[in-house]
Amino acid sequence: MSGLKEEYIQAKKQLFDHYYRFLNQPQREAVYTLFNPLLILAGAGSGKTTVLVNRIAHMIRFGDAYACDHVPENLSQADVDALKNAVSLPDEEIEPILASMAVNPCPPWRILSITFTNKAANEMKTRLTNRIGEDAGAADIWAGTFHSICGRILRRHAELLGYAQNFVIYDQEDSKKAISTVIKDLNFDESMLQSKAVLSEISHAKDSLIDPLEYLDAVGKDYRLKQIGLIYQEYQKRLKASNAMDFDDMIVQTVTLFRKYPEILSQYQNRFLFVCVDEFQDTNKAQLALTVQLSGGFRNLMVVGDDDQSIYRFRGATIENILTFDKLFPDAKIIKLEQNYRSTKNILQAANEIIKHNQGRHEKRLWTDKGPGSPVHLKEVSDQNAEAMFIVDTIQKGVLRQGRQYKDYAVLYRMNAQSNSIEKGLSRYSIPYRILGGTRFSDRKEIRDAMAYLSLIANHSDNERLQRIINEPKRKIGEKTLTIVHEIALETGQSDFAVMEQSGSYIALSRVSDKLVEFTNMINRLSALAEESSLEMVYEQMLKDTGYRMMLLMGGQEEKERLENLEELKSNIAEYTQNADDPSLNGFLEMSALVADVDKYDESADAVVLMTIHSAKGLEFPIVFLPGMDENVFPSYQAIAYDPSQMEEERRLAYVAVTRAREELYLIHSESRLLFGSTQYNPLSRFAGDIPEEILDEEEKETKDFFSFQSRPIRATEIRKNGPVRSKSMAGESFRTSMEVPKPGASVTHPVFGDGRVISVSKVPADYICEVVFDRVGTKKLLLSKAKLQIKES
DNA sequence: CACGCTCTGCCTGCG
DNA sequence: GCAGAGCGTG
Repeated sequence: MSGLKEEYIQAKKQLFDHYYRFLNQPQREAVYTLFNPLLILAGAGSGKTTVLVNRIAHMIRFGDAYACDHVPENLSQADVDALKNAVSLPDEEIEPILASMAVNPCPPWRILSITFTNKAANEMKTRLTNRIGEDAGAADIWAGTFHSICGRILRRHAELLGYAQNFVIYDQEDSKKAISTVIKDLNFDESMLQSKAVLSEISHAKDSLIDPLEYLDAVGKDYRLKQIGLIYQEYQKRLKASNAMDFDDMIVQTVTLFRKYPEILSQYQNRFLFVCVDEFQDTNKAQLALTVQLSGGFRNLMVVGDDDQSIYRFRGATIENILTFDKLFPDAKIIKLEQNYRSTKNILQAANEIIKHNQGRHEKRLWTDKGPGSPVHLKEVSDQNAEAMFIVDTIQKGVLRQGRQYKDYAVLYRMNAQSNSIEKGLSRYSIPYRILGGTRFSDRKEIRDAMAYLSLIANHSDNERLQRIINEPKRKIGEKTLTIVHEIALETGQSDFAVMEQSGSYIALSRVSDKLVEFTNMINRLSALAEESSLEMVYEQMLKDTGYRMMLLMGGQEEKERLENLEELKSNIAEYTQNADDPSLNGFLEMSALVADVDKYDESADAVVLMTIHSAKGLEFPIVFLPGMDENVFPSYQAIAYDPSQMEEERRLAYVAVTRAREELYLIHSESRLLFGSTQYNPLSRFAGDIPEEILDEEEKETKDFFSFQSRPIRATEIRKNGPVRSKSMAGESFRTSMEVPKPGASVTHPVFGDGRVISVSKVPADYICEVVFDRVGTKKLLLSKAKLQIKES
C-alpha cells in the first residue's frame, strides 16, 4: 500500500514537472515553494516575471498540490497508471487533472503582489489573466505599487491619523516648494539650506522611518542638521494642515497606522495568505517594515530581486534588505536563478567581469547555453557628434544590409544630458526614434497648474497648490499679500484659503480683499459644480473661469503647445471617467498622483529607443549602444570625486546596462565631450577596461566615414516634430573645426590680457567660448574666433 | 506688481 | 545649454 502511495506522489510530481517543462529546475522549485519566507535571487534575464506569474497562478489553481503528500482514499494501481500516462496528454487535458488534485487553492483576493512601477503591476496582471483566464479572478488580486496599496489602505483609515479622507498627495516639486517656504518662514539661511538638499535629507529620514523628534534627537550638536530637523518638523506640521501627504509619507503613515492600531493590521494580516514583493533590491527600510507587517499573519512572504541590479540607493533603497533577508528570516529558503536566456556568452561574460569587482553581493554567476556571439564592440570617437554619427552609421548599415528594424536598437546613457547630440544625429539622418524620460508630461508647467486648480477645487486647505496658481494667470495678487494671508493663517490656525474668504474682516487685507474674495468665490463655485457635474465639465469650466485658457490663447507658439497639452489632459480625464468604476475628482487626483505618465513606450512602433540606463532596467534589446563610456561620465563625476562608496552602485549600473543587450553591444568612448556647456577630456571608462580583450572588438577610430550618408534625401514624413532637421550645409559646418581649439589646462597668451590658463572650452554655433584665468586680470570668457589667443606649447 | 534680465548650478528618478 | 531663481526697474 505504502509503495503505491509513493508511486502516486512520484507520478503527481512528475506530471507537475512535465506541465512546467518550459521552466528550468530552480524556476520550478520557486513555483512550488509557497510557504514560509522565500528569497529568489533572479539574475538579469533569468525569467523572473515568468516565475512570478506562474507561482501565483499555481497557488490559485493548485494550491499546495505539489508538495502535499495527501493521497486519495481507495487508491488503485489503475489510478496511478492513469496519472503516469497523463504525461503524454496535451496540456489542456493535464490542467483539469492537476486541478482535481488541488490542495487548499488560494482565492485571488488573499494574494498581495507588490511591484515598483505601475507598468510592472499591469504586466503582472495581464500575464496572469492570460495564464489562468478571466474567470479565475486574476483581477481580485491586490497587485500594485507600494504607493497604490498604501493609498488604498490610507483612504480607509486616514481619520485615525488626523487626515481627512480626501487628503492630497504632494509630489517632489510640491514638497520642494513647501520646504522652501518653511525655510523662509523659519528665517534660516537659504544659501546654506537648499530646498533640494533638505528635501532629500528629509526624504531619507522618512525612508528610514525616522520621525522629526527622533531626527532632532539623533543630530546632536550639528547646527545644520539641527536646522534641517526643525524644518522637517515644521514641514510635517504644514503637510497635515494642508491635508497632504508626500510620497514618503504614504509608506510611513501606513506603517504608523499599523503600529498604532494592531487590530487594523491584523485585519490585513489575516487577509493576505501570500505576499510577493518584486524588485526587492530597490526597497527602503520603511517598505521593508511594511512588507514585514503585511506578511506577518501567515509569514508566506516571497521576495524577488537581484542585488547586482540595485541602482537606486540615491533615492533611499537599501541593498541590505536583500543582502540580509536571510538574517531577518533565518528559516528563509533561497533560490538562485542563474541561467540567462537573454544574452550571448560574450555579453554575459563582459557583464560578469564588470560586476565581480564588487564586494557586497550574493555570490552567483550567470550562465547561458547560447553561443559566444559577436565580440563586444568598443569604439573610440573624437567627440559627441562623432559618437552620434557612429550610432547613425551602424544603425543605417544594420537596417540596409542586415534587414534589422529600427526598434531592434536602443541607446542607453548615464544621464539625460547626453541625449541631445544623439537626438540631433538621428533626426538629421531621418532615423525614427523615441526618447523616454526627461521632462515628463505631468511635469509641464501648464499641466501642473491645471492639476493644482483641480486639487484646490477638491481640497481648499491645500496651501501649496493655492500658492502655485493664485496669480497664474495674473490677478494682481502679489507676494506681499500672500505673505500677510499666510501669517494670519498661521496665527489663527486656518488654511490660507479660509483667510482669503474672510479677508474683508482683516484690516491688513482690506485693500486686496475684493480680489481675494473674487478668487475664492470662483473656486467655491467650481467646487460646487464638481459635486454635481462630470469631471470634464468641471475641467472645462475651470479653464474658462480662471482665465487660464484665455491667457494661453493670447500667447504665441509656445502657448499653443501648452494648449495642446491641456487638451491632452482633457482626454486623460475623459479616459479616466470612462474606465473608472466610480469616477470622481478625488479619484482622478489620486490616480494622477500615483500613476506616472502612462508608459508611452510603445513597443510596436519601429523606432530606435533612447533612454537612461536607469529607465532601461527590466528591458532588453537585440542591439544596445552605450555612449559615454568615459570616466567622469560613466562612472559619474560625483561618484569619483565626492563619494567613492557610490562606485559599487555605478558598477551595478554598468552591469544593468550591459545585460540589456541580447546580441550586439557597442561601447563608445569619446576623447572629448561637450557637456553642460564646456568640453571635457576623459579617459576610457574603467568598466570598459574590465572587459577582457579576447571578447572585445576594438574598432578603428575613423571619422571620415560618418559623412557618407549625408547626401541621402530626407523625407518630410520622417522629420520629428520636436527635432527640426537641419540643412545639409549646417550639418557639415558643425563638424568642421578650422580654428585651433585649446584644451582646458592649456597655457595661452592674449595680446591685451597677457598670459593665462584655459579652464573650460564650450562650443557655440560656429565658434567656441574659452574661459581663461589670466595672471593679471582674472577670469575672462572669450570668443575664440575674435580673441587673438595664442596657444603656448607646453 | 509685472516684466525682463542676469546668474547659477546641474546625475540617475519610481510613486 | 537650459531652466529656475533672484534682482532691478518701469
